[in-house]
Amino acid sequence: MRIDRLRRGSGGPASRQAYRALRDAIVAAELEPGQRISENELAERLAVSRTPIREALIRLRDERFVQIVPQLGTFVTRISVAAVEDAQFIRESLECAAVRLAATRAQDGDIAALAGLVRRQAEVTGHGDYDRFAVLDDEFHAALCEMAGRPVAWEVAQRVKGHLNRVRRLSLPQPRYLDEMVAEHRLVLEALDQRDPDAAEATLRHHLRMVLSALPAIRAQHPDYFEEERG
Amino acid sequence: MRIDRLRRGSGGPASRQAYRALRDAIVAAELEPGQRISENELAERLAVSRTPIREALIRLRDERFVQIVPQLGTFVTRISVAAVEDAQFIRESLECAAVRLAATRAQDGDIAALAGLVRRQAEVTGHGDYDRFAVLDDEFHAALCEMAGRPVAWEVAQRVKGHLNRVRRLSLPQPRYLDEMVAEHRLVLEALDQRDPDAAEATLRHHLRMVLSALPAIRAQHPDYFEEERG
DNA sequence: TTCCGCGTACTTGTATGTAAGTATGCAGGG
DNA sequence: CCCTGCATACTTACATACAAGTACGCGGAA
Repeated sequence: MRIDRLRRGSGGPASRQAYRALRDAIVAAELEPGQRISENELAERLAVSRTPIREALIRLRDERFVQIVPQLGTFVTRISVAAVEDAQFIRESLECAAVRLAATRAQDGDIAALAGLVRRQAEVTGHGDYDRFAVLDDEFHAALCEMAGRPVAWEVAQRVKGHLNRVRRLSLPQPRYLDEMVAEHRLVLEALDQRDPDAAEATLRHHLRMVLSALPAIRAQHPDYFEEERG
Repeated sequence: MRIDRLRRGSGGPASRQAYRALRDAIVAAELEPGQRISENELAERLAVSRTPIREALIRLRDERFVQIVPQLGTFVTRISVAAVEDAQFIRESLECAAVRLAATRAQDGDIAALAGLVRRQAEVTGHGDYDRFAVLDDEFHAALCEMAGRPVAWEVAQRVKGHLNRVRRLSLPQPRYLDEMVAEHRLVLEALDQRDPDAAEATLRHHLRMVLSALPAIRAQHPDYFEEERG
């Protein structure tokens, strides 16, 4: 496990730092699905007491990244196909609603800024820089919600997106993957530029559903990371 | 304040009970917007230690019902028009997306169950039993999401609905209000019965927006409960 | 060999103590 | 009268100690 001691005094309260560290570790699958994690061990590793660890775990439980069983233990939740689809539904509903608004409210400056983002995405694509692309991708979707006047849509989407990222991290990045993403961003941008809500929603919805396409393959590859679904 | 001592051992861990008690008190405006609340005082009142109180306050902070300022105090957030509109946006986006699914997946049994709910709503309307109606109203919306196969939509909607309820509690119930609600539920039901996603979405969206109509009047009536919005 | 029972070592939940920082009120000087 | 500075009482953030309950392994009996 690559959880390391926190550098106190740098990034806010210890509980917040612990939350981020744990969330990142879970999404990156450094803490494996199903693994039992101990408050005491985490406290020791991060060089803080159990209190901020507990506060972090409470938030992670509310987001369904861990499951806390009293007097027994805390576990990293296994990936649930239902939970991933739930996350997808929430993100899709919110972002699609936002992009409709964005299409009606877009200013020319907004469109230009968005176009700039897509250009930079195309650049890093050439270098195969996945991490850098992920940042620009987030900025793109955040900008959409900002244009709609509903930044909260991105806040919520980002929260549930952890469950989608957890899947994406397990899938080996395909060479053409980033190019496809950029191309789809361009389609969304084009629809916005034409102030066409229906087209914007349709293209964005198609774009968002790309992520899920790898789900069955990943489940076949890492069956132990997945919850056994009923039915 | 009507916060009372918890009955331990009945409804799960103390932190959960404290969370519910505080959330209910805030939504019911028994804890007034802007009021400072003390961990020590709450701990004393609920007859538990500060630890479960803190855990409850953390959850409430994540839901924007309280604001915690280190070394200064914890405050009940004032009602923010922006926050209410955000909550409305989230609820509307999720439930409208769900009802579209429900319209395509509805079984005859689902429709019948929903019709039964609306009938019971019409009954309690006659007695002016607002609390009982609220329960049936929640059941109606929960059933919609259940039919859509997306119960998570209702879970999230219910979370943010607290911000809407906080407004609704301040508005004196209009005599005709409940009747209108039932009538709109009937329209949604009718659209579902005809398996018409567009009509279902449109009627539900109109229905959900009813709540917000009272917002300006309430703000004029209780200006001190509201955040001063920029702009 | 197999099964039962108990003790130990762990877990989370809760209580309490310590540290650090902010607002407030009062005293004293201008 | 007004302003400044400090002591005090409060707050949250964090650390630590205690309580209650579960899993598991070991020892003994059938």
